[in-house]
Amino acid sequence: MPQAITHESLSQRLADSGLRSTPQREVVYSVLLKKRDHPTADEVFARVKGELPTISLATVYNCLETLVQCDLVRAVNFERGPTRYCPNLRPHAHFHDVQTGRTHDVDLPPDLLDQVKSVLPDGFDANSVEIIFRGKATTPAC
Amino acid sequence: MPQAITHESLSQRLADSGLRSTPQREVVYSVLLKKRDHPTADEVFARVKGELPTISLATVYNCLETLVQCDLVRAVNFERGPTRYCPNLRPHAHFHDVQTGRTHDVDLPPDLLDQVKSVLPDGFDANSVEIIFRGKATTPAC
DNA sequence: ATATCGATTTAGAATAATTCCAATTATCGG
DNA sequence: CCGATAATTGGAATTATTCTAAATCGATAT
Repeated sequence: MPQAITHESLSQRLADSGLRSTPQREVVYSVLLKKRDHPTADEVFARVKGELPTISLATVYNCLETLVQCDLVRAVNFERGPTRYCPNLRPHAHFHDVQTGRTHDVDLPPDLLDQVKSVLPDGFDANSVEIIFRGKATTPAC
Repeated sequence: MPQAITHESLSQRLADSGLRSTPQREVVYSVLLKKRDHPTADEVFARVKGELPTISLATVYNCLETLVQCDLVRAVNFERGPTRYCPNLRPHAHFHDVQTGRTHDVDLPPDLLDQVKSVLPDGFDANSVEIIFRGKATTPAC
């Protein structure tokens, strides 16, 4: 089973970046892994409080930012809504369901991002490509 | 010369949506057409003041929103930065230059968006696809 | 022309998400 | 176990945007 980065490796990743492992970081990350519904910082805050009742919202923001820095989590934005957080590390796009407000991951075929990058004219060197779909999901799936 | 929608057609578009043509809407739109550098609402405000010194920021927001509703302008967001406005109606992606903060339009081959849409699993019906590149533009072009 | 009525503009207050700050507390290496 | 440094905390500050209520405008019917 690839792609599942578990707790042991979190402290490793942190150490690699010269950062410390803390309970707050561990729990924030575990909460993201447990329910992958692209929660906002507020939602993460609420969930983490179950385990760490004294954690502050500022810390949740700090931890999320740290996880993003370590490339364990992606920050996702739709319009100017609150930032959402996604621990899916595979290449994927996001589908934003305008009816429900829910966000779904859409895995991408291995070559698609390169294919898309190939439309860039000379002189443009992209180190990331983001693809966002908007519409409605007819299947009430996951 | 296609794609250039001029003032006459603005009042038409507004009328089509049951909206009125006003000096504020005209000038906001003309400012977007004149300098296509993806300005923020504040920047539009500053530019419009040259012609309409008494316009308010709230009105600029209102006008921009109206133009977006009429499909004459696209609102563009990068992370949680201020919304930027783009009067380019051709299918295009955005390249966000992380060095300069500037945004460049990247026109897309006619079939690319459909091709990208084709990766959606059954049950997902997208009515828009947004593609954002991030990186640096080596050419100091436009 | 003029009164009317809804649409539009306006200034300023309010909101929402996030960041900043200064003080306290925790963690890791020696 | 101690000290240096990093992380956490609560609250204030910031930023972009939206809301609100009043004033003004514009098209239409008279």
